Formats: sequence, C-alpha cells, structure tokens
Amino acid sequence: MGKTGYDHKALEKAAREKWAERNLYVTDLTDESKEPYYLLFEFPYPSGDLHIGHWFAFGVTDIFARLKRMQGKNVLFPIGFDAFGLPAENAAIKFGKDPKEWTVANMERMTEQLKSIGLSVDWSKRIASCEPKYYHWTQWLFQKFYEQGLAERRNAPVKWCPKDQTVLANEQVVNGACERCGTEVEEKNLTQWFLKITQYAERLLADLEPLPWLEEIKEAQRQWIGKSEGAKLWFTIEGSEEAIEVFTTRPDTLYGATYVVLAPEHPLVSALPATNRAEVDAYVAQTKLKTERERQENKDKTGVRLEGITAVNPVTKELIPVFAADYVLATYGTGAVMAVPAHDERDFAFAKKYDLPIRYVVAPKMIDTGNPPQDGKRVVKRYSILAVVHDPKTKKYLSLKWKEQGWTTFITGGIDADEDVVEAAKREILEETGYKNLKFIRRLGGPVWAEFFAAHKDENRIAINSPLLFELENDERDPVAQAELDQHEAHWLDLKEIAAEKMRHAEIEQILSHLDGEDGAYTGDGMLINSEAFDGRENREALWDIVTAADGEKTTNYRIRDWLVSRQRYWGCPIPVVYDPEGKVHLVPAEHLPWLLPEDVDFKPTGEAPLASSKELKERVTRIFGEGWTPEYDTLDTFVDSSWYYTRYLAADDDTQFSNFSLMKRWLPVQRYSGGSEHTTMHLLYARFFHKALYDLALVPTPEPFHERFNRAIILGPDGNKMSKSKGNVINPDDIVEKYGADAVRMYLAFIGPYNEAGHYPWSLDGVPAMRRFLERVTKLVPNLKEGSATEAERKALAKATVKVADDSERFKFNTAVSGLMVCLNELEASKSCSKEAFVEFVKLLAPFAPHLTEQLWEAVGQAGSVHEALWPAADPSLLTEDTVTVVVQVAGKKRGEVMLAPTASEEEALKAAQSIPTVAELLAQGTPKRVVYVSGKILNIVP
RNA sequence: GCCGAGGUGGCGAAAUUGGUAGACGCACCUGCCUUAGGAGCAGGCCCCGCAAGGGAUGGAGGUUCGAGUCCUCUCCUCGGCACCA
Repeated sequence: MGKTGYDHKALEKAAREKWAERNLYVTDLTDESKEPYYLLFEFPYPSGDLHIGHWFAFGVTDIFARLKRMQGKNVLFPIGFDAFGLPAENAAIKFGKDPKEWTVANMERMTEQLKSIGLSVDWSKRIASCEPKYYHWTQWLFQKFYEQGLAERRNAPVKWCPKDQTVLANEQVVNGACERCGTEVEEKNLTQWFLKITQYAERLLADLEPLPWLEEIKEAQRQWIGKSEGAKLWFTIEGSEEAIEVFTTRPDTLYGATYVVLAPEHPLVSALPATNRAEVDAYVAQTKLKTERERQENKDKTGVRLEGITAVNPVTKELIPVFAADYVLATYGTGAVMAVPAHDERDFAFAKKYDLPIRYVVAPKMIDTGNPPQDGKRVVKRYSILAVVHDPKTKKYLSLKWKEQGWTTFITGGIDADEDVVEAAKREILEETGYKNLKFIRRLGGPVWAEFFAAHKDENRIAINSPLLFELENDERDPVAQAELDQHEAHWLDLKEIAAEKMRHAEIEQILSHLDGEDGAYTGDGMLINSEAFDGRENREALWDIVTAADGEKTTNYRIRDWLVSRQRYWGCPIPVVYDPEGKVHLVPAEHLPWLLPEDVDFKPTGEAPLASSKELKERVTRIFGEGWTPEYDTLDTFVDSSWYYTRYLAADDDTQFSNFSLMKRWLPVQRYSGGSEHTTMHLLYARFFHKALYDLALVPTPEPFHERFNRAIILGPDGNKMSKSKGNVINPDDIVEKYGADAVRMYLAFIGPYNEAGHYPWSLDGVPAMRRFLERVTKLVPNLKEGSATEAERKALAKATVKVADDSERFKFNTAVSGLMVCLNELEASKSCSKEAFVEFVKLLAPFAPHLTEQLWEAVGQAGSVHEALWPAADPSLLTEDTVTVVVQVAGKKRGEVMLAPTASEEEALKAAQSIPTVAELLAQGTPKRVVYVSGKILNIVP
C-alpha cells in the first residue's frame, strides 16, 4: 500500500460503529412521513463462506438502498437465510454433524462477513426459514392451501434421484438428470403431496403481461407454463364402449388421421383386449426400462400395434389401427394422440417406419402470379399430377418445351375418375413423351393447391396437383400422337438447367427442395382437401367447424405440472399433517404448530424418509392423537419456505400471524426484487403462484408479489470461466477486502458492467486496485481544500454528476454511475484546489458507493451527523445547460470540423461560424448549397 | 426445431428521440520524478497513411442530408423450451 494510503481497516470499523450507534438502518415500518420503498434481494442459503457472488448480489444492491434513503424514501432493505436444504443434510451424512448446528454456525459466520461489506440491511428483521418461529407459518400457510383444496395427496409417477434418495420437482430435473448432483433420474410411483399450481396457470400467464420485467424473463415463464389451445376429440373403439380421448392443436387435419397412438403408460394399453397381449406388454416393459434421458435423446420412433383393436375416426368413420408408442407422453394432454402423418413430423416418421397410410388434407395455396385467376370467370377444380422423371444414367430430368408458349414444364395432367395418382402420371408420361418403363419413387411433398387462369378455356382453374418422382428404367418409347408433338417436345435437363429455365410451376421450390432432401410432413397452412364437406376451405378458418362435426370440445392444455412438494429428506419443514388409523389425512391442529422437526433421526440414506426413524415423532403423534395414528414423514420442498418469505419481513417476530396485513397494504408489492436468473422458472414462478393463492384467501392485499424484477449478471473467474475450485479460478473476497478495503471492492463490482443484464463479467485482478486508486485521489483533495463557495465549473460538474448518478442507478446501471463520479472527480482535480463546498457535495454523491470512506471524509471536513443521513442534492437545472455547445460541421455527412456556438444560435449564425473551417468556406464561396441541415446544438450538415 | 437476448478496440464497456463511435476504467507505450516501484505526475493508445485524407460497430443490401441505432436478408454467440401432439 502506498505511503499516502488511507487506513481502510480503522475507518471501516469506526464507520460501522457509528451507524450502529445511530441506529441508521432499522426501518420503522409504520413511519408514514416518508414514502415506502421495499428493496429486496433473494435471501441467501447459508452455505458457509461468503463468495464474490454474494458481494455482487448484496453489495451492489446496497448502493441502491443507500441512494433511495438519501432521496428521502423509507427503505425496507431486509435480509434473512433460506436455511433449510440438502447441503446441511449432506454435511450431516458426510461429517456426522447436526444439520441444525452446521446451519446455525454458517449463519453466524455469514452474518459477520455480510456486515463487513457495509450493508445497510436491517438486521433487526432477520429471518431464517429453519427456525420454528418461521416454519410455524410455512406450516400454517400449507394448511390454508389444504383447506382450500390447493394441497393434495395423490399417487403419481415422480422423478426420483437415486443418489440424493429423494423425489424431485419437474423444475429440478435438467435434461433427465438431477439438477443438484447430475445423476440420472428414475421414475417411481409414490403417494406425494402436490400444490395445484396448474389451477393458476392461466392467471400466472395473464398477469405476467403488465409486469415491467425484461422480456426474456417473461418469455421464459410463458414457455414454462406452455399454454396451447386445441381440442379434445374422441375416437371410439370398434365393438367396445371405450373411446380414446385425444388432445390436438390441429383438428383441421382430422380427415388425415390414419391411426391413433397411446402412451405406453396409458390405462387403455393394458385394458384393451389386444390379441398380441404378450408383445404389447413386452413393449411397455421395455419402455419402462428406458431412463428419462434415453427417451429424450433417442428420437427413433418405436411402438407396437394393438392387434385386433381398431378405432373410429369421428368424421370419416374409417376404422384405423391403434398403437402404443413412447413418442407419446403420458403426462401431456390426454396421453393419446390422433396421428396425422401427412401433417406432423413425428407421425410421419412413425408412419414411414410402420408403413402406415399418409393422407394429405391441407394443401399450400399457390397463385400463379404470371397468370392469376380473373374475376367473374367460372372456376373449374380438378385433381392433377406433376411428374418429375429422372434418368439415373444421365442424371437428367424430363421436361416439356412448349412450342407456342415458349415455356418449359414438367409433365402434368389431370387424374381421371377412379384413377390412382401413380397410374395417372404414368399415363400422362406415356401420352406426352412415349416413355413407358417407369418406376414410382415417391411423392415430392404433398399436393399443392394451384390457382390460375386457363386462357384457352377462358376459365379459372384450381389444380390440386400432386408432384411425383419417377425413375426411368430404360429409354424404350412408344410413338407419340401428332397432336401432342405439335404442342411440345421432350427435353432432358440437369438440375442447373431446371433452375435456369424458371419452370412455370408455382410449386417449383417445393419440388426442388424435395428432390434432394428427405420427404416429410407439411406442417403449414393451406386449403383443405380430401376433407369431404370442408374441401376448399382454409384450414384455420374451418378448424372449429371440424371440431363441431367430430363432436369434440375446445380445450386448453398447459405444459406446467402440479408442484410436487414432498421430500424424503430430514432438513426441511415438516408437513403439518397426521394420519388416522384408516390412513385418512388430518391437519395438525393450530395449537400444536409449529409442528417441530424431531431431532432423534438417522441420516443415513436408506431410501426411506429420515423422519421415519424418529421415535420421538411417533410418540408425539400417539400422545396427541392416540394409538394407531401415524405421522407424515416427508418434509416440504425448500421452495415452499422461500415462496412467502418477503411477507415475513414485515412481522419477523410476530408469533400471532404470518405477516401483518395493514403493513402489507403499505409495503407490497415489493418495489424492486433482484436475484439470479436461475430462479426465473422456479422460485419466481412458485412465489407468484403462492402469492396469488394467498390473495384469493384474502391473506395478502395484492395479486402479484414483486413489481420490478432485476436478474443480475454473473461474475466469472479472471480466465473468463465460471469460478470453480477445480479450475482454481475462485476469487476470495476476504483477501481482497483485507488489502484494499470493502469500499474499493463494492465499487469495482458496481463498475464491472450493467447490473441488470444477462452478462457474464470476467473478474479483473486490476479492477479493485484501480478503484482504490480512485478513492485515494478523493482523499488527496482534503489537505488542499479551499474555504468558501464552489466555483461555477465545480457546480456544473457536480450538477451533472448528481443527475447522472441518480438516473443511472435508478436503471441499475451502476457502471456508468461510477464513471459519472470519475468524470466529476477529474473536473474537481482540474484546479489546484477544490472548494470545500464542492467537496462536501461530492462526498454525498460518493456515499452510497463507498459508505465507509465517505463517512470519514464527512467528519474530516467538519460535517455533523452521518453522511448517510444527508439528503441527495437537488441539481439546479440552470447548471445543466451549457452556455456554448460544440456543433459538428459536416459536408455531405462527412465531418469537416466543429464550431462553438450558443445553444440558441440560428442556422445563419451557424453557417457564418462554419466559415472558419477552410473546406467549408471554400464550398460556400462556390454558391448556395443544395441543402443545409441544422440541428441546433448538435450538427450542421451542408450538402453541396 | 421454436422462442428470447446479444455481437462495438488487446480487455470490461459507453453512446436519452437517428446527429462527433469508443465516455469511464483496465492493460499497454513514451517521457518526467525517484536509491527503488506493483507509487506519483504529464502525454499517447481502433486500423491504413508522412500528411491531407480514407476505412471501421459480425456480414450483405436498403431508407436518410446523416445509421451502432430504423428496414430486409444472412452468419455467429449466449439463454429458455423441446417427441408438449
């Protein structure tokens, strides 16, 4: 440390003592003299040591809390601990420590470290979710959910982590693996507690819209909720009372449904009397062996037909086969789908593999722009073919050159009654070119709905045209009729020539893309064909009419599942229910809350809930409820604890209620909530659901818990990688604070980049020393301070900084706020000595960023009280406007110089001033310019 | 594949409504001071060019007196969802 360095350790200690003495950061929740401002960060998990991410999360937010206080707000800036959870229990298993002791010790250690940041949080309202006085109310709220029918116990397939020996919520399964330990997840059927978040799906979605959150946060929640609108349709089983209920978003394609698929787990798979029962059961057993991950990664379609079972297409009344296949998910929709291979990629792949019929019912509409339909002409619709004949020997394609018209086409023609498309095509090829030995290869996509005006017949034509690919087996030819030869002659063209020929087919792109590509389903929109009475209507327009014709129902499906909250773990909130001898659920009566977590448990992972090993818990239940009554052994997901904690800060020590309604009316919703993006579809969604449920119970006054949500960026190691012990790139804040002081660390974190962005900022080893240097420069002004009032230049610099720091901080752009302070300091240093008045103002601006040092400087220049009790300066608007401004002079948009002008200067004055620039003077001497653009105070552009 | 956010010097990044591209800082370079420097001070620092000048915000077009900013197409990076019917 340099000789001139200030003693950060001494002054930080003194500053904190002073704040404590003056009780600066205890918020009086009932104070109505000031406007309330609830600033919240996600309460931390007490993992043990404070890392740089904590400094970033809390230290930078603290800047804003301090600024808001100076701006006269009554700021609630609380802190607590999200103290239940797996790591405590894992430590217990690993080191034989008591999870409670481990957690309490960590909380104490972290509290000390947190105080070293200089946080202005209100420690008097500290909460910890593992304390009985907190979880008392987690339990009470759970019971309210139960009474309301929002908490339900049911048997369900659940995700099970074999390593952690616990059930996981959907949100905790990432790519088929446990979010915590990466172990592949298994499926189990267990009786579990669920909170019915699905009942709130629509409101969670709708109420998202007006929130001033970043689009990426809202969109992630929307996708997670996954609303999709469609219809339920019923396919009856031939010769049975049963019907298969399917969900589809494309009922418009119902006429193309050529089979039905059930998820392997679907109850009808085992219930229906398939004649190949053994084969079906074997398939179902085989899919059960697959892990979630295998199912997701392997997209090859497998399945088994239920032999002897046929379903009835509700509109065509056709009898169609029924399959069980694991590409259909049991947990989405009805667990059964109608398969439309022509218009769904997955069904198409399955149909190809099992050779099932593919029927096109939607044809893309293409209008021949060179020859469009004309008004008032009759319309003739016909089915036709378009044949592409390929000669594998020459790799060329057969085309017709039309003599009179001069255009080139493939072979086209109508389909006669009762004629097959392939037959029709072969007939046309023979008639027009004489080639007769042809092999049908495949369709080149589905039929196209082409509209054009047929001049020779004076009518509008609709051609429902099927493009087909043939291969020439040999070049044997029959003679071609003279009438045909008079019209056109056959040519063989290669692919390049085809592209160059600009073939007269609206569907040429479709043909070309299918020639070299794979065949596939058409998933776009178009005109209905092969759909009986609906033929010729647009698919989207006719969609609901088809649902009606099929006796279906409009319905909405959501991707989101109910929230599974049971955990077979020890260190969590006990679920406050017991079971009577018949196994019926009873809530633990209010007088027995908090329903305490027993302490005599065995932590060894056995696959059974640890609470089952507690003698005390069993005895407690017997004592209170009687013989034969049994406890609930599961605990609650910790996300339940954190779904309501922000209301608890308003009544942290109140043992009579979970929060305080009149205070909530004053303080909710949280004005600004800052946290990590990893919680977007977890905590943030759960808390919104919880809050809405409480709102419906009239327990909270607002429908949403958080007004603004800011997801903060992530600090990377100096090498640009995520910090991790194995990479050896972890920055330990303690060492840096020891060397450079807390203020320098806070300021560097503020300066590192915009806070409210999904950015990843590599930690620069030189960043904190740079901030220390800046702070030392501030201290160096002190010995040379000049008594008396500030100069004009100083007052202008301060006014600018005052506005910039406040505005940028409001948007959580602390990086540019700090830069504003630096610019201001540069100006204050410009003269030999800064005035004391200016310095005092500057110290106020710096106070939120460097709270310790500014406290000392405040005293050093003889100010009374604490700088943190000072009010944020009001900037005099007259100081913010300049007397002269720089106007850039351009010639034809190129900068040629600049002139200093009064902001009010006229165009004439600007032009006159611009004469001082030689190139401009020269130009103006040549005569009047074509155009002059003058934006006062900014730019003068002369266009010659 | 669908959706969202981005792409600006060696690095982190600035740039209210279209109006001096690169503020501020880091790193680096030169000089001064110093017994010393991981200190301080002065200056330099996008590219080409001696200069005048020219080029440059992922790429290609367009609108405009003027485009990092608006429009069209395209490439790349990150994030979310994903066999969701």
